[in-house]
Amino acid sequence: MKKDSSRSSRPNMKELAEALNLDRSTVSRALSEDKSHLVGLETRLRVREAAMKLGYRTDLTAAALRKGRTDTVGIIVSDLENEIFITVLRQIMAELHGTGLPNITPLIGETRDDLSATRDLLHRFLSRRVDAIISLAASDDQADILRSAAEQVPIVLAIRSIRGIDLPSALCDDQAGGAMVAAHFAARGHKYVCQVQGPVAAATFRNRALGFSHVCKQSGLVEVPSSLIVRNATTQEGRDSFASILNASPRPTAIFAHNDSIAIGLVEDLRSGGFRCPEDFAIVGFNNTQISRVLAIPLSTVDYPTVEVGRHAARLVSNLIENRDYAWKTSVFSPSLLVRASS
Amino acid sequence: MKKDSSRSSRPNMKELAEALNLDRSTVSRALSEDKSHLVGLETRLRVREAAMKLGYRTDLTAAALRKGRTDTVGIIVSDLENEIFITVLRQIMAELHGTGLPNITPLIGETRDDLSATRDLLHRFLSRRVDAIISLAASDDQADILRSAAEQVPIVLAIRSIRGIDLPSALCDDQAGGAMVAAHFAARGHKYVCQVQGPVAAATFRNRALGFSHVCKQSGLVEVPSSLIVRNATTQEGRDSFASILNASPRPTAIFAHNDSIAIGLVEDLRSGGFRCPEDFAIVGFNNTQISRVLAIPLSTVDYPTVEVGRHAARLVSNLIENRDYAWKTSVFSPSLLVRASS
DNA sequence: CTGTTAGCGCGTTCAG
DNA sequence: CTGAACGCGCTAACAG
Repeated sequence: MKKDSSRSSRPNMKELAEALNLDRSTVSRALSEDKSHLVGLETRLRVREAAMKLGYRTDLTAAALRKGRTDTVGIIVSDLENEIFITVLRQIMAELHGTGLPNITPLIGETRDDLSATRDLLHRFLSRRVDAIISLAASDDQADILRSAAEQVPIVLAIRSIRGIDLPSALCDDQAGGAMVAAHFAARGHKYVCQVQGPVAAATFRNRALGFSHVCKQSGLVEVPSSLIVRNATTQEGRDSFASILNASPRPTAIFAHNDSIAIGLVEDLRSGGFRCPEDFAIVGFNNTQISRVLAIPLSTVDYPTVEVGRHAARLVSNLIENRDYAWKTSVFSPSLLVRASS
Repeated sequence: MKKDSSRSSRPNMKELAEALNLDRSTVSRALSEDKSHLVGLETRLRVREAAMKLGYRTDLTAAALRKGRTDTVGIIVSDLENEIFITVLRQIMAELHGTGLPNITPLIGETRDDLSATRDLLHRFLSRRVDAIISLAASDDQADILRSAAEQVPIVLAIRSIRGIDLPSALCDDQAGGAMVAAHFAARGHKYVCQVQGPVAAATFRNRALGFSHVCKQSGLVEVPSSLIVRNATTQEGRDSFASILNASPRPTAIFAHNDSIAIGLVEDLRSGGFRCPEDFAIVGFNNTQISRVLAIPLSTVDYPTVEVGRHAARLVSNLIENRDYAWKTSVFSPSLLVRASS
């Protein structure tokens, strides 16, 4: 229809070529990164200058169709409000842009740990022909759909691993993290401790619990109540869970919260109850979120290796996109304990 | 090359058509949403069943090239860690999927309020031929690049407006929000008050300051210190700014923080200094973030109309994509004051 | 209701 | 070093 107006403002490659009295192929080569050496220096400069002046922008959808490569990567997160996902996400993007794939575009989707949302997202990504997928939201129930998707496109896991399928992954040693906290409690002379666990569907929390409990047994610490699991790892549920801890007998003196949100809820609730932290209850969180650093009582926490995890995930993807082999595999990075005022 | 393996697992439309002894066009129509009525019921079902069975997924990059429509929308946010952006973002996506554009895919980019990052992002979006762009990160210095981008693709603004260019927008009445807080302080009998302002580059904060100051003058409230502006609207800077308030003379008894992060920093710092909230200092934030609700001293705050803003932005975009007219224009939605324990 | 034909805008052969 | 020709996978226009 009246496409003329937009056409005049932004030419396509054909029009650019005509304006220069050159063939489209020459223009294409002159503009490309890796094949511009096949074109005369003079014409190359002439083409690039004209492209600049006329505001030419290559149509990446057309280029993708031709190349069989979209220069997009699908990224699946479970919760966009979770700082740890965002931090890793940023690291991934920074690394992708820095290394190898400068103009790759991420397609970001949120699942909220809903299986059918995950399925839809995978379908959308496949239809959009993403070059690879990174999931920061894997859980065991997704094994089937991930397996079938992995037949069509490289898939990399980050943060959360998954049982029943072996995909290249970038992980944190959550078990070691939990262990550090228990060892810290033991060293401080605590006898009765407890942990407020996140949902077990995510491997993350299962492993933190495992590592913590293991060292407790080794060191003679007793967990009371023995099992306290919240449905969502939020501040609200952290607050709510404090009551059960108060009622436990014997009452624990140190609490390992599976993430900082839960820990903050605990601290808030115990303070409103007139208890002191760390005198009455020592508390340690997980993730080293921004807020944990600026609280009135700075929170002891386990520092998550976000940089390493993000970087490795990005490198795995870039390697898979370039070579389609699995030379690089899963890596597990160590967290570290940050002891602050709350423990 | 050895594309056979993947080809056998996922057919393209041509192969699907051959398997059915039909023409590609018929298959295309049968699979489409709006043109399947042009095809016989029997064949339509036959096609859909076969597509399902063979795992056919339409190649949206090819479809986009042909249709001149990518079914993607670029979304620009300044900071992925800011809950308000995420909340509005979710609302936008929910609304887009709910109404009209069911399988649209968002391309999300973060600028961190950096101009050249914004420019790059716009370029990438234009090259990807997004059908529209929504910016939640507009600021005055972007007027030029936004104007020129707006010539190529519909652009909608949300949360932040901008001087020097009139684009359809979905906004919050920040000025009214600031005014409510001042009125609240006046009603509570405060005499000396102050506000901790966010960066002025964003219209958001400018308007909050304006509304607050205006009502202060009307009601005889005195602002001391008269101007206190943080560089980043974070908890850390909220903490840091408390010292200047303490040193002010006369010392204010009520503080309006331009967002909840700043407010939380203030509360934390005054508590560690042995002051009480609200007895010594009343504090009101802005945004009604999750954390504001679960603090030991629940924070008074201004509730942001995220649902309305997100919904309107989505509807503007959908309308612009479908019709390319500007029948719907800017709307400004009212926030509301939530008085909790901190004031 | 279905088939035929013709591109969308690029990148990559293969010649010259 | 450059031009000519082809096709990526799909949908729209036009016939029948």
